[in-house]
This record gives sequence, C-alpha cells and structure tokens, in this order.
Amino acid sequence: MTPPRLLDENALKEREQKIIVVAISIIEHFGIENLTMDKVVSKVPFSKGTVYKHFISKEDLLLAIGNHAINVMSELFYRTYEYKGCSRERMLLLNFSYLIYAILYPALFQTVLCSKSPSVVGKASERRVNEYEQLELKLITAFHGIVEDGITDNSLVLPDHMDVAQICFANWSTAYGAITLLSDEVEQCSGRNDMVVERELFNHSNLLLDGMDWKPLTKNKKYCAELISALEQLFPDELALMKEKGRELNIS
Amino acid sequence: MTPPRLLDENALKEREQKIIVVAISIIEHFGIENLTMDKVVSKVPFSKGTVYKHFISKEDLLLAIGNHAINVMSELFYRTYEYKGCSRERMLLLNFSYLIYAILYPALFQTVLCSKSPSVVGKASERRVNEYEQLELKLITAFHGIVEDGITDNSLVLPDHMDVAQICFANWSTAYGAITLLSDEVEQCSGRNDMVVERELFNHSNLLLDGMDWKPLTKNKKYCAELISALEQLFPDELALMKEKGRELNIS
DNA sequence: ATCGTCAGTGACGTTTCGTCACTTATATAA
DNA sequence: TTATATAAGTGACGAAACGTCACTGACGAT
Repeated sequence: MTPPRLLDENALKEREQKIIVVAISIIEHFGIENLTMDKVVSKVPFSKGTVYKHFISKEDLLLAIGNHAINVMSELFYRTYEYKGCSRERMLLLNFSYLIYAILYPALFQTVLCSKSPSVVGKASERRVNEYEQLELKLITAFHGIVEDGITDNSLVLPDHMDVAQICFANWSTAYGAITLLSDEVEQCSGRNDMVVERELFNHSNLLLDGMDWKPLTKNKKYCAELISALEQLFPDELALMKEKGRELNIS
Repeated sequence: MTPPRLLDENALKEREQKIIVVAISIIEHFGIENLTMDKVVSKVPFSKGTVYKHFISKEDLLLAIGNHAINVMSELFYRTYEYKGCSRERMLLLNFSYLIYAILYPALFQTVLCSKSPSVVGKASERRVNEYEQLELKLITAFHGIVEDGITDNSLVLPDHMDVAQICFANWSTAYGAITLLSDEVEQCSGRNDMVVERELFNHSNLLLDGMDWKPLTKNKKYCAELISALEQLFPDELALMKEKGRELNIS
C-alpha cells in the first residue's frame, strides 16, 4: 500500500488548456458541427483515454470552450466597466464590447450559443456547469455596477416595478437579440436585408435606454462620435485586429 | 419505353407530414438531441430509403419541422395583426403571441432555434431553405403592417435614421432576446433569478416602444389589464391549453 | 527485487448516418 | 394476356463517431 505518483495540478490545467486550444482551432477550420473527439485526439499529443480523463464527453469539452470564451469576454466587459465616462455611455459601451467579442471571435461566440442548449449542458460534468454559473455571475457584475452608478449619479431612476437586475437583463437581452439574429449570415431573409449589426445595436440600445429615461437622452442628439472615440480608447488592439480582418464598425 | 407514372403529389405531401409529426413526437418525448433517423424510421410505416427520399438528411428533416413551426406561428401572428386595437397595443400583442407559441410548443420553438444554425442549414436541401425564407417573409408581414398602421394613425413617427424594416426588427429582436434567454430553464444563473418571462417581455417591449415614442406611452400608465383582456379575446383556446399545462401568464 | 497504484493507451463495441444494389409494383404496348 | 420499362420501396451495409475498458508501463515504497 504505497501512494505512488500523484498528478501535478498545474500540468493538468495546462494540458486541459492545450486540448481546448486545439478544439477551438478545429472549430475555426471545420465549423462547430465538424468538431469530433477523434479529430481532437489526433491533433493532440495524448491518447483518447487521456482526453476523456479531462472531459467526460464531447459536450463537456464544448462547455469548457464556452467557459473559456466567457473569460475572454469578461476581460472586455471589465475594461468597459472601468471606463471614465457617464453611466449611460458606459452601458452602451458594454453592449458594444459584446459585439466586438462576437465579431472578433466568431468560433467562440457560436460555441457559447451552442453550449447553452440543454443537449450540451445535460451531458457536461457538474463541475463544468458550476464553473459556467460562476463565470456568468462575474459577467453580470459589470452590468450591475454600471446600473448602480447610474442610479447614484441620478441619471437613472428605476422605472416602476423594475429592479436593478431587471434593468441589467433588459440591456443584456437587447444586445443578445440584435447580435445573435444579425450574426448568422445564413439568414438573408428579406426582413433583415441591409441590416448592419452595429447600427442596429446602436439603435436598439438607445431606444431602450431612452425608454428607461436614462440621461442624457439621445432623442434629439445621437452621440455617435463620442461612442467611436470611446471605443478607440477602450479597444485599440481589438479594433486594429478587426481592421486587419477587413471589418470596421460603421455606425451612423 | 413507357412512363408508368405512379407518383401522387398529394399522397407525397401527406406522407411527408406524417413523418414530420412522428419526428416532433420523438423530440417531445426524448429531446431534440435524441432525435435519430433510425427512431423515426422505426415509428413510421415506411423504410429508411423512403424517408430519405423526402428528407435528404436529418438536418433537412429538422428544417422541415422548423418550417412547420413557422406556419403554426404565422397563424397566431396573423390573428394578432387583424386585432382591432391601437397600433402600439397590437405590436405588443405580436410579441406576446410569440411568447404564447414558445410556451405552448416548446419542442417546435427549440427546433426553430436549432434549425437556424449553419450546421443545419448547410446540410438541408435548397428547396427547404427557400421555403424557410418564404415563410419568414410572411411572418415579417405582420410586423410591417402594424408599423405602417402606426405611422398612418400618427401614433408613431419614425425615429431619425430608422426605416420601417428597422423598427420591425427592433421589436422582433427584443422579443427574441427576452424569450430565448428566459426559455432555457437550464440557465438558473443568478443574474436571471426570479425573472418571469412574460413580465420581462412586457417591460422590454414597453421600454422600447416608449423609446420610439410610440403613443400612447406607458411611462405613467401601464396597460396590463388591457393586454390581458386582449390576449383573452385573441387566444382563448391557447390560454386554456396553457392553463391545462399549469402555466398561466402572470404580468404585473 | 518485488509489489501496489495510478497515468496513459488505443482497439473495440455500439450507435447512427446515409447509400445502393436489389426487389416489388404499375401502366402501357404488343 | 403477357412482356417490359420505369418508378417506388427496401433494408443490409460501410463509414464515422462516441465513449469504454482491459492492458501496459512508470514510479515510489518496502
């Protein structure tokens, strides 16, 4: 009875990351529908058994990628949260940081969408699902903080029968709807022709914020230039990357 | 050289519907992730080859179910469109008809969400994709009509730099975001605790419509009672069905 | 040197997809 | 009526993917 070699916590984490990175590159190359464990195993210096020691199923791996994506997103959100500007502008910027993430990391964006389906969550490990919940909690923090700042500086008064969480969710869900529906280029349906996601996100967000009476209202003046300048300050590298890909934000 | 024509157009359509109905029942029983062609074939009085004569792939079948779902939804939308009421109320009702559909037919709702993913559309037949686009066009018609009625009766003035299609899309996308995010019960994340989808849909829609300045504003008066009464008039059978399932709309 | 334990392996059983060589049915021509 | 050309229908089969498990090997303790 001798306890022989225990595994190294750090090495494990590292190997897990390696597998995740490989999986992401497969998704980028072949599309998420063509991600297979066999492909992952063949592109990784470990055997199938080892891979399955980290991820109990393909879905568990997908959720792990989703969690990785949320971490990437978190960083953008937090940067926005710290921006020195009026609270309403920061809320708008939060929505745009979500957009930048969606454009810059389409594979991650799509994986997060997929990994929320019950078919994925149902087959993932409990540990991974818990991690996911923690991460989303962290994301929401940025929203909460900005809403509370708005209340504090008197630019926002909570509408009747709505609390801070509901205001947060309204903003999040609005951005989610616009970006999700406009990001799958598949849908070239006529109702959506000539829609530019950044412009619609700008419109929807401002209509919502105006509806909340969050000052300053944009009813008469649109703050396009201010938004652009803030984005350039907050996300210089990201905007440069987008430019490289031939994608520039075109609000107006 | 004699063409022995055996193929009956009508019988084909009928058989296709039969297969679709069986597939839907499998989704209802086992979840969409467990829908397999083998299960479908075993529950249908035709062989695999025949089923594959109708649907070139599993994804093609999924999209066909999605199209079926849109037809179901269309009927609810059209009923709303015809409602005699002020234009703003009708737009709100449109969003609620989408919610009723999502609650009443969760399997269909989920299938539509799935069938929009590139992995599905990519493997479906062109014919089916075209059909889908036609159907969505039909859906959008209801939105367009109501927006135009709003402009005609002067309750709505198009905001700066927005056209009718954009207004339609803003409404659709708002409802989509709220319903989609709140319908997957999987997500019991803390940011979303105690959210009741009908209440949030009500809030988001009204904030957006207020932001558009679509009269009458709900800033001071919420028209809950009016909404309920309109819903009862428009969807008596659907609300009864929901009640049977133990699900009642709880706006307040 | 021996042994006990655990990380790592990859061949294999299972499931599912979609095809194709073959059978059956039908309508016209002879 | 019989022959036959073509469409409709069948289900066994190959390929691909998932996830497992019996085995190997490495390493530390005795």
